Amino acid sequence: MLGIPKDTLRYYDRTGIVSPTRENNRYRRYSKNDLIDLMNIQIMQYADFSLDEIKGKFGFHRMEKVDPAYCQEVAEFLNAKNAETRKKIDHLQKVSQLLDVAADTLRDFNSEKDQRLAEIVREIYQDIRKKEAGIFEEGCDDHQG
Amino acid sequence: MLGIPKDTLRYYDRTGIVSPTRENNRYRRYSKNDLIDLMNIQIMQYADFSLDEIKGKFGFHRMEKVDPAYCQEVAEFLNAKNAETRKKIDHLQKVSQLLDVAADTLRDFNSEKDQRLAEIVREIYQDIRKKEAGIFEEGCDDHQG
DNA sequence: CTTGACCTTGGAGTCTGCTCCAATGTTATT
DNA sequence: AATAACATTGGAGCAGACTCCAAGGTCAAG
Repeated sequence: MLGIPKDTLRYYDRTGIVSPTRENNRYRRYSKNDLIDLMNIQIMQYADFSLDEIKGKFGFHRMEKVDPAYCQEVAEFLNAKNAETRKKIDHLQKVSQLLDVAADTLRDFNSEKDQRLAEIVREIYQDIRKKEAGIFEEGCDDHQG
Repeated sequence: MLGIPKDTLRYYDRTGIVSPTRENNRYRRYSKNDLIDLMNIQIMQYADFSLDEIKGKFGFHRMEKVDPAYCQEVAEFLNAKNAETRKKIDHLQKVSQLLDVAADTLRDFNSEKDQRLAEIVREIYQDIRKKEAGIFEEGCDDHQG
């Protein structure tokens, strides 16, 4: 119904993310609530959540009364993800610009384009170094030619 | 120098992506060209290329004369990647919008927000179905409640 | 009652880009 | 010569989300 492969459903069951009830013969039977969970998984995967992050975060449709504190918590979780998402968008926009300029430079080379490309690359290097800095506290000798 | 861990360099050597020359004692020695290759790898990884895609695509600095046909080919490769990148940006922008509206709806619920959220989710479902359609040519019964 | 099509299970394999390990070799310092 | 601190190798392990397999259970049709 949802286009989710059988093996994936079994995998979700095994890992406890969506565990349908069983019939007498041990066959899995998916309730309407299970389907809603699965649809929520699809949406959250689309939004780049990992299965671990997804686990347990979508039980709203089972509650009679929704706990405001829990709502708040989940809202913050979503906001954190959104900040991450915007960072990714920024990153990809730089990538897109890089690819544009690089392809253009390749198509017909001139020193102006080449310099523009070099500058973008330099900026990106700074980005990369920034990310490494967190992981890798060593000073990096800068022997570039 | 570039902040690349030793084991990663050895891995690149093993997989043939950057194979430095060896000293008499079998120790690896990285030439200036090797360093340029490694920097290009960093840049291309930043641009979401896989190591497989990267392999062999950055030999320009070793050529005396650059083959225009090859340039053309690489430029097209970059353009294809760029199209992909723009699709990812589109995707993430929808995700960001979804997260915004979802968090807002959680923070203080009203039926107007809820409907806006439902509509975004519906759109996203269409996106998901589109992607599946390519892989999964079966008709999907639409038993939604 | 057999055939075929489904379902069940545990467990292994896939992919990517590392990351770590043990056993061993080389080099520099004391 | 001993020791520490590097280097070498093959091979295994990790994360995450599946994906596939074999051996067997269940069920409807003919």
